[in-house]
This record gives sequence, structure tokens and C-alpha cells, in this order.
Amino acid sequence: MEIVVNNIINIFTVIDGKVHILLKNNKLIKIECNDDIETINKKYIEENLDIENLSLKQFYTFSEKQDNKLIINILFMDIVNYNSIKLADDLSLIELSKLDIDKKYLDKCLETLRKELVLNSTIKKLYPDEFSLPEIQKMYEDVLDKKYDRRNFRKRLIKLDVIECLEKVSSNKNGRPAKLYKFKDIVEDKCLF
Amino acid sequence: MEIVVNNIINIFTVIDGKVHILLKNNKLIKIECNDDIETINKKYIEENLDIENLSLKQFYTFSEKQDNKLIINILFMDIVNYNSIKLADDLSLIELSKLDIDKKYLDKCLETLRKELVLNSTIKKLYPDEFSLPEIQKMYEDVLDKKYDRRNFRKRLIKLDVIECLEKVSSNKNGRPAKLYKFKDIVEDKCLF
DNA sequence: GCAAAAGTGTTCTCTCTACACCCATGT
DNA sequence: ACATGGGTGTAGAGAGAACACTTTTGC
Repeated sequence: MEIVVNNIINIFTVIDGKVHILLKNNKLIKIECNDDIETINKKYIEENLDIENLSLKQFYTFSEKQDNKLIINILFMDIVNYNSIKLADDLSLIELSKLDIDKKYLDKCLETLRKELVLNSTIKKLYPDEFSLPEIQKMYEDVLDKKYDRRNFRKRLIKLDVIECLEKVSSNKNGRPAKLYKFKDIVEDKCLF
Repeated sequence: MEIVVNNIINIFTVIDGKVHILLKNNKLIKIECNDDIETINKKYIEENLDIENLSLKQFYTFSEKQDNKLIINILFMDIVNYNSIKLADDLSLIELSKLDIDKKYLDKCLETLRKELVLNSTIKKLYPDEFSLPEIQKMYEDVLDKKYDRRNFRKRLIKLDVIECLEKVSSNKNGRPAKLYKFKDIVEDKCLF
């Protein structure tokens, strides 16, 4: 039987508290794999995606049969800051919850995101510069589907010693501006939630 | 390029506090995959491994190039009770730490084991009947490479409401016999550590 | 001055840790 | 009786949850 191996690259970012995924021609980024899987990915990223410091992580392999072919889809992901993505003509970002793909793929993505986003190193990639606490709190509440108390949320991050306060505030359209913070340089990775 | 896809099946058990892995002809169990990966596994288990209720979980996919062939190795695992393995002539168990395989494979196995063994449902599969607390404490200390206080270890499991005490004791060669427990029927899965 | 959103501190509860002595068995 | 390993309880520290009022901004 003919065998086709694809690498599927899921690049996630967060816009306005909602997880988005990068598409190419309105489809998942799929690369036919005819070499070692890491080599193929590295080459593709260099030639096609203008994103700095991308570090793909493999998270699942699906198989399907189609027209007497065996198709192996190896899923990879990374999470990056919105500004580090240069949107070429054929690239677009879509809210993950609005993406029309097989539920088993989507569920695996969400499961993986939930594991990744609680890590210090991941959240620093997502917010490499300044951010406000309400901003990342909203993101967590959306992705993890939980509610947090504002004060306890803040205390948690401060006690973990992972953020430092900047002398700046955000400009909100409504209400009091939020203080801006940045993540400290990571010494060891910590689980935030 | 020619592509070969293999499923590699890692079946773990614990003997005397140490993790062991099932080998076939002293090698990892490898199946050439020419159909949907779950279908292949199901068929192989039925025909070759006389183990009840095996429920394989995929955990990683490696690739390698060999003689101008692309080899895709998809790794699966399950954890079972020692007594549920019927050792046919070509099957054997070896202590995981003494297995001579590529370090990246071994590290992935250990990482996966550490995630699995803290779950209620997994540990119940390993100890479906009676067990003593010192027995599983030793296993945890070995796999997680940590030490636990005897009293706190016991209190933790009791407070989690996952074990019940039997009116029996173990027969140790040294020292006082340990009380025997069994896991309660699982309602929801809990993380033990 | 009103609505909207953000900042802050305290108390209470619960969990985790550390720790010492006694008990049941085999030899 | 002694060596070995298992069982038990308590006190103190630390983490997490609940909670209300004040502050800053835009309109």
C-alpha cells in the first residue's frame, strides 16, 4: 500500500484573549514528508514562514486510509506572539474555536494548548514584552475554561517570582488603565496554574 | 523515497517496585504498519499478546533514515499488572533501566510513565487487587526519583478517598507485616502526586 | 458624576511537612 | 531480645480561597 507521511504545523497565538491558529490558503499547514521529520520542518520554516525562534513540538500522530493510501499525519505545534508573525498573502489567522476541522484534531490541539500554556516559558513566548494582568487572566479563563479571582491571580504570579512591574500603564477604552508587567528572564520553568 | 511505518508497543509492568518492559525475542515489539494504526495494533494484540484489557496509548513518533529509506516509528504504551501477562516462549520482561535502547526512546518512555503513573486509573491497572502502601510507595520513589514520608504518603491516599483497607496483611520476610488495601472503583480519575 | 475596569489587604481554612514513638513479625 | 520494617498522631508553616472597598480613567 502506498504510504504518505505529512507534517501538520499548528502555530498558535493569542489575540485579544482568544487563541488563533495560522492557516495557509485557509487550510492547516501540511507538508509532505520525504525526509527525517525534524529536517523537513526546519527546512520548511526557513523557506516559508518568516517567524523568529520557532520551536516546534510534536504532539500526536493520526492515521487515515484514503483511496487505498495510508496517510500518516504527524502534528506539531508552537505558540508565538502575534507580532512575530508576518502575514504573507497566503497566510491568515483564524480563531481556533471557529476552525472547521475534524473534532479529534481540534480536541488534541486544545488538550496540548492547555498543557503548554500553564508553563512559564510558553507564556513568556506569547507575551515577550509588556502585558497587563487582566489581559493574561482573560486568556487563561478562556483557554482553561475557569474563572479566577483578580487579587488571587495577581498574588499567585507575584509569589512565583516570575513577573516584574514596569512603570507604565495600558490605555483601555473603558475604566482604569492596567499596570504593565513583563516576565523575568527564566531561570527554571514553573507551572503557573 | 521508500517509507516504512512501524508501531512500537511498549508494555510496562512493575515487579518488586521496579518498572519492567515486555520484549519479544529480546527486542522491542515492533509491527510494520500497513493499515490504519489503531486497526493494526488491535489485530496484533489479539493474535499475539494474550493480555486482557490492553488499552494502548500513543505517546510519540520518531523518524530515522536508513539506507535511503524513511522509517517512521510510532510509539505506544500501556501499563498492566504483572499477573495479566502470559509469558510465551518468545516474550520476556526486563528491567527498564537495564534495557539497551536509544536514549531518546528511553527518555520518552520514562517521561510518559511518570505522567501516567500518578493517575488513579493507571495505578489501579497495575494493582487491580490487593497491595500494601509501602509497596506502591517504593514504586513511586523509584519511578519519580523522590522520597516520601511514610505517614504523609498514607494520609494523602486516604484523604483522596481512593483506597480501602482490607482485613488482611502481607507476609514480609522481615519486620511487621503491612496492611493490605485495594483501590476503590473509580468514579473520576484523580492525580495522586 | 457616573459607569467601567483595575488596584489593594485581611482573614480563615485547608493542605503539606516535619517529626518520634510504638507495634508486629522472624530469627 | 533484637533487628527489621510498618503503623499512628500532632503541631507548625505555608498555600489557596473568599471577600469589599477604593482608585483611575472616559464620557
